[in-house]
Amino acid sequence: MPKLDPSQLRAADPLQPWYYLHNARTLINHCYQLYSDLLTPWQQQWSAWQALGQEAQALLVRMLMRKGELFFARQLIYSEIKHPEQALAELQALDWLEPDPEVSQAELANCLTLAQVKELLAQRLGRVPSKLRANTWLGLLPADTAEHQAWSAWWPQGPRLYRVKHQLWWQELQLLFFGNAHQDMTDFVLSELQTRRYEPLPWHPDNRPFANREQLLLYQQLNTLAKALEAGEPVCAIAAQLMALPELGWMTHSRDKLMLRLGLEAQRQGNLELAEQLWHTSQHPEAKVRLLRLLKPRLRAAELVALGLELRQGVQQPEYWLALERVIWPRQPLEQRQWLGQALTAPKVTSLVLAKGEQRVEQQVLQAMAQQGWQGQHVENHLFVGLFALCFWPAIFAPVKGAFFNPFQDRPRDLFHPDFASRRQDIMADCWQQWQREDYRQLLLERWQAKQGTACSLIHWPKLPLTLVEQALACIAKEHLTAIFTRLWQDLRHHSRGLPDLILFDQQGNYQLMEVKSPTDRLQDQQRLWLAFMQQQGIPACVCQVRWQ
DNA sequence: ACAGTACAGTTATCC
DNA sequence: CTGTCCACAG
DNA sequence: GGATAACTGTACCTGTGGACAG
Ligand SMILES: [Mn+2]
Ligand SMILES: [Mn+2]
Repeated sequence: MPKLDPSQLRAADPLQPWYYLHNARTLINHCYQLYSDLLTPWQQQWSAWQALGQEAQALLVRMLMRKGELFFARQLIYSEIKHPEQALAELQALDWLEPDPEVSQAELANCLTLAQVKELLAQRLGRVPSKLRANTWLGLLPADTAEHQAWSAWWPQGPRLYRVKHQLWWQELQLLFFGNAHQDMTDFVLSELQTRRYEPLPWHPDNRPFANREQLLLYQQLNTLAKALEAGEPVCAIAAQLMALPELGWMTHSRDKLMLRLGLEAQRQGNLELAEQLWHTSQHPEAKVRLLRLLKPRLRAAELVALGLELRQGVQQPEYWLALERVIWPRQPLEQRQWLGQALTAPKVTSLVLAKGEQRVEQQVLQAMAQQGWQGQHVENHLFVGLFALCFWPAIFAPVKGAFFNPFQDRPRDLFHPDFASRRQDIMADCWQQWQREDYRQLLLERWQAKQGTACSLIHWPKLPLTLVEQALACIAKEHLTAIFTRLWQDLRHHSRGLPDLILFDQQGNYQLMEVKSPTDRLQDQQRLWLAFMQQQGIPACVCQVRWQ
């Protein structure tokens, strides 16, 4: 059985020699033992990997973890690998390494230093141009130069060059192990160095990120298309591929987000038709707002309202209702808008005149309030979302089936899913029950002590010092916190944004929240909604409108 | 519904 | 020569 | 002059050394 308990992966500081090899073995073994049904195209690689000696495995891992596929022999010297020549020969024999590979012009430009380019050009052209720039010297080659040539043909007397093979194998294993494309081997290292600590979780063989190979491939396709958009490839081509994807299951949201972004790019390029099509297909609420705005010039007032109402049906989040309303009735005060069911209470606003300084405006307001006897912190979302996470920690990290599949997760996969709480009813009930107890403050402080530093996506530990938690628990009424937690559970993704900038405490144990606005800044919708909610709940919150001078 | 996200600051444009 | 960037390392 | 949209910057481990541009 693979060992997935982070505490067992943790080593003394500094790292052991061969740490990267051990990490790679952990990853590879884990994948082949648990996901062998997803790795059918890569069966030979398993035995070819097993057949390698320690130094050859180590050298391979070193190469796979570096950027690109091409390496000069002199770049493959590592102190722990005593016999690099033997390792290279082994890798070559088992088809991990290609000596004297075919190299494209782009690859050539990438792997050579300018000093090497000088030598190469001297041989090929018989002269060395005086000015050599990294991104233009390829143009000095004769126009009929082949796009691809064997390395030895590019530079007959040049140093030895190798191409490492099966990079796709390695990328796929990493994707399988982590279950996402954003984590990599550095997570092992950071965990071992104790730069990060992860919640230890019992491991279960049913916890797999991908149910089958099709899902894995679809994930990769989505990723490729996202990168293509980033790289500025033609939007039409990307859109065509995106539209052609089959049912994506749990990845539908990623597709919708990508369609939204692609539509923005299409609009930027003037392709309004494509933008409309993408935003029509995407179920992302922001896409509906964009769609309405795009169509607005073509519609009469009544049609606009009708379309807005229609789009509103498919959008659950009030944040986006406000945005839809703004398209239809721009510059209308919130109280006059109609769809929210109840009018949005306008927030209390206080004014403050300050001399414009170097610091951020929030810091300046803090100082000004300190002179009026209010000590405080710039906390943004971190305080309330952090307290929330402490309170519901056992539910967040409950070992629900399918929620955790790698040892370096800072949240369960379904944290933002609407069904998150209902899948954890018992443990949620426990958390609420503990919260109702008289000694809830003590319990939360103990939780802070126990979990401090452990990675949790809802907590930024530097912004949640013990003193702040103590002060917050001492001064904020329990009903206020309960109300805030309840609203957070309604839509964790959207409601964990837009909480006020500052929390302030006075000598009598009162507190107040403050959203700071510089003259050029405006309230965002999420901030409006939180402020209105707090107003209703009797939570002391206001907007501090700063003026300069 | 699942790694891009959050917020402030700047500019341009509209009304 | 200097500062910036970025790949790499732990 | 306020509202609005669009875009940018910065943070998410830290340190080092080579390569490059000026
Ligand atoms: Mn803020
Ligand atoms: Mn603010």
